[in-house]
Amino acid sequence: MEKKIDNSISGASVAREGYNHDEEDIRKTLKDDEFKSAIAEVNEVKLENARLKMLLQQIEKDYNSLQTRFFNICQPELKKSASPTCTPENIADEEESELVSLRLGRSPSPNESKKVDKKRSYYETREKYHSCDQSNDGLKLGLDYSSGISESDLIKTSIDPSPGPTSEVVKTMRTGDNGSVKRAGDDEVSQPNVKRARVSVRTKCDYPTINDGCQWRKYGQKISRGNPCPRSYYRCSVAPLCPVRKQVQRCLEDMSVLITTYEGTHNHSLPIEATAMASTTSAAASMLLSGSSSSSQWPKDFKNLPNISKTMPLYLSNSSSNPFPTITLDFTTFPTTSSFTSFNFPSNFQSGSGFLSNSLSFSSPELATILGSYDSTSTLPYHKNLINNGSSQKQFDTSSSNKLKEDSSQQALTETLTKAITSDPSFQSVLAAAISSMVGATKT
DNA sequence: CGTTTTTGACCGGCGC
DNA sequence: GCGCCGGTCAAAAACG
Repeated sequence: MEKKIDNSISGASVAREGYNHDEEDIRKTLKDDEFKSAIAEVNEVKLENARLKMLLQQIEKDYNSLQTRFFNICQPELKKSASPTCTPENIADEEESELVSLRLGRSPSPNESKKVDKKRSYYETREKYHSCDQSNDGLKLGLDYSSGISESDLIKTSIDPSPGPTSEVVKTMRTGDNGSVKRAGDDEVSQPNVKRARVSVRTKCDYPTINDGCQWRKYGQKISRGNPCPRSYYRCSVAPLCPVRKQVQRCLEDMSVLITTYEGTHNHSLPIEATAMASTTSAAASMLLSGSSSSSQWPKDFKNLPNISKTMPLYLSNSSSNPFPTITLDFTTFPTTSSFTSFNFPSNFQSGSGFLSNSLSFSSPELATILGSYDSTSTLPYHKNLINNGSSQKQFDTSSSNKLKEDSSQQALTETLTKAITSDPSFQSVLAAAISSMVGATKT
């Protein structure tokens, strides 16, 4: 009897031992699996890293070849005509002569640096940082006019018949009892808002703002007439005195379309990720301004583009209600043809209503990718309650799957880019300025 | 606690 | 002069 029990006990213990052994095996295999998957993951990351490196090299290579081709194309034109040419130096000369330039960055004027808003005391530490920042060779992008002529002259010759540059300051002053309270426009004396260009960007975006790489601080929200969607007002918070503002509003016709209107010039260096949008808007504004100031030079050029078509003017560009010259970049239509860019101008492109109302339909897959991504670095965290997390994940999934397509489209992009550059001299000059600025920044 | 967002109030321009 | 409207301010609330 005892023996039986002993046997049964020993049998149980054996079974338990066997069980323990199985468990260990399972654990071991689990660990192995984990280990293997981790290794696989690391390998994948390595592969991805290598792929990205190759992509970067390819982009650099593409850029170099583009630059070479670009200057090769410009060189014969220099010989052919006495007109200004496309080399970077000459571009500056050309644009200076037209009083309007694509200045992808500028140094803040002494006047500007003096105009410290005393109300923004808590920005002082930031200001110190940025005063250092401005002294370095950081990338500076923005919409600006040439310094080849005084701005008071610019005002006189362009629109404002009233004498003296101070008229603008008076305009922007809040007429308080002692006039001590200033409007935010005070620090924009160097940028007369009489002729300050606005660049409106239309993009399909599920998020409250697009990711343009810049940091923005919301300072107001209004429900404008005719559109139930509120319009948000942001100002650049990278530098305390940066006059750049943007308005964000959903399109009435298509709620998925986000209309972002940029205004002003960054007076500070920009992070690299912000340069894409800044250079694009800068280029667009430059084209707009050159068109408005220089006897219809560039519209004529753009008429030669194969893809030109007449479009309806956008409501944001209604010059009767909008005192600023506004250009619209439409990123809502992605390229379906081999064409990289298509420029769409309304029929009233240079109508004499005071300012231009232009619509450019840019179809840049890369910029569209940037625009389509949500603003994770700047304003998003403060809108997180408005954002569907699921859609956020979906967004990234889509973009990662699109990466595969990007590889194959890289070559096509290069070709179409080249085609676009070579097709129009105005675009050449603008793009050259933008590219040289960006590349100059990356090399410094 | 520093910074950002929210939101009602305010201001100036413009049309009537 | 009045009212409407777009844009901005600024105090309070919210956030990290």
